[in-house]
Amino acid sequence: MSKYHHGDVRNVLLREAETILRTEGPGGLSLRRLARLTGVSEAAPYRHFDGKDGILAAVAIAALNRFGDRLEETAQRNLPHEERIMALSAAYVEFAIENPQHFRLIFGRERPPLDQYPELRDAADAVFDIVQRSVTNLDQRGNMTLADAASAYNRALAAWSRAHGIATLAIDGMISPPTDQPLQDFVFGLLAEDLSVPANLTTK
Amino acid sequence: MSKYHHGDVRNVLLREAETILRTEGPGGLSLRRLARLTGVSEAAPYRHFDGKDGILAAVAIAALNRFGDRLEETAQRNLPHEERIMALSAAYVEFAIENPQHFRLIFGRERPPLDQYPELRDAADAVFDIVQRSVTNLDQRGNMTLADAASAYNRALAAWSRAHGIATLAIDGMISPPTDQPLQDFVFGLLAEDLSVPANLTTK
DNA sequence: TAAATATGTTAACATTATTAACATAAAAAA
DNA sequence: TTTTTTATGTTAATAATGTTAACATATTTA
Repeated sequence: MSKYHHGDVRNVLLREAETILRTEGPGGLSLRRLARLTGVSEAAPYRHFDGKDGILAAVAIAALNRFGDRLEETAQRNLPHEERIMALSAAYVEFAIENPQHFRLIFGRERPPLDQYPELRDAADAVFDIVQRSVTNLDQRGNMTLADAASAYNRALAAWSRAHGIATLAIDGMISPPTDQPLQDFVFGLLAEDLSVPANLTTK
Repeated sequence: MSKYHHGDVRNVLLREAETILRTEGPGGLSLRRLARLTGVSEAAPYRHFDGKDGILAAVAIAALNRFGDRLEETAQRNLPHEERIMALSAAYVEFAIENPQHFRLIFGRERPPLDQYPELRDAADAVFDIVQRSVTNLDQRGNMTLADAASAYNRALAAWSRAHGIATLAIDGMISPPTDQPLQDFVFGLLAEDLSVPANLTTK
């Protein structure tokens, strides 16, 4: 029985790449090792992917899709506007903590260049759209003034950056969410904190 | 004139490493290239640093010290408490945007393990202390109840994660601070945004 | 002055990404 | 069915990397 064309090399490579990424991060992901683990020659991956970046892009796309599904699911729950922001933020941080390496791959320096992988850009845009729409939509009542729209956009940016900050610090080991409390509560607590910005410092 | 012991190899290596890091990021920083640029043999760096991680650690320590100085300077300005938080946050984001590669080296996955480089851990602790102290200190009036202290700590975490989120998204190209307005104003605007957390969602 | 240490060097090893040259199975065209 | 093309394998080579060993010389210390 020859080993030619066993038909699933691409998927096996992807699965192995997933495993390595999850356990060791992108540093441990070498193409040759990947090929050996998959039981295939060292040059075989090049028949299925555009080199290392191609594999990373494929993994990143899959991760972005899962991330998007997770957020979308939360966004679809019919929650009042403020609660939806909170729930989305918690889901955002949860995904990051459960998939730190994927989260880093999505946002970090190792991510293949978006302009070389249109599907990657699309997947990224889709996720950011979910964040933006569901934070911006103000309960889907569609009649916003321009000022409303601008402020909604600012709300979206604010919510996003806050969730992202918590997520990033957490997966980089800079802050440790308490284990005796649901992660949601920790996130809510941080988001609820009022830093009392003096009015004269803002230009809104 | 022999080239032995010209006495400054360590510093020259560090300077070259700084340059490469700043322009190309840690990916472009190869030891052999560094040695060639410095005009020294390929094994010479090993006489001055503990391999690649050693050089990265040294660069990270220097960056952390600069970062700390910058924050400390801001913290020392005799500002009212709320304004101090704002100013610190802006300084935090500014440093990240002006030194994206260093910022990433400090916080990211490429940072050498803290437990292998005590000086690196010390430098990191020093910076985080500044953040924490100056956000926590409530105008240096020292008589806090336990509840005050806990809430002050939460404020510190909240402020830190918000600045960090803005910084991270900005250097990863996910958000683009407007160029027609001082960065400070952009940061203040995002921090001032009130996400209106429903009271029943927080456990404080 | 003699020994020890610090700081160089070259050469080698193992690993990596990538490509070229070649081989065969599967699919498409004749 | 036969032939051609394409997809998917392979091995071998190239160039780069981090790291270490073996060796050499300058500097410092005893």
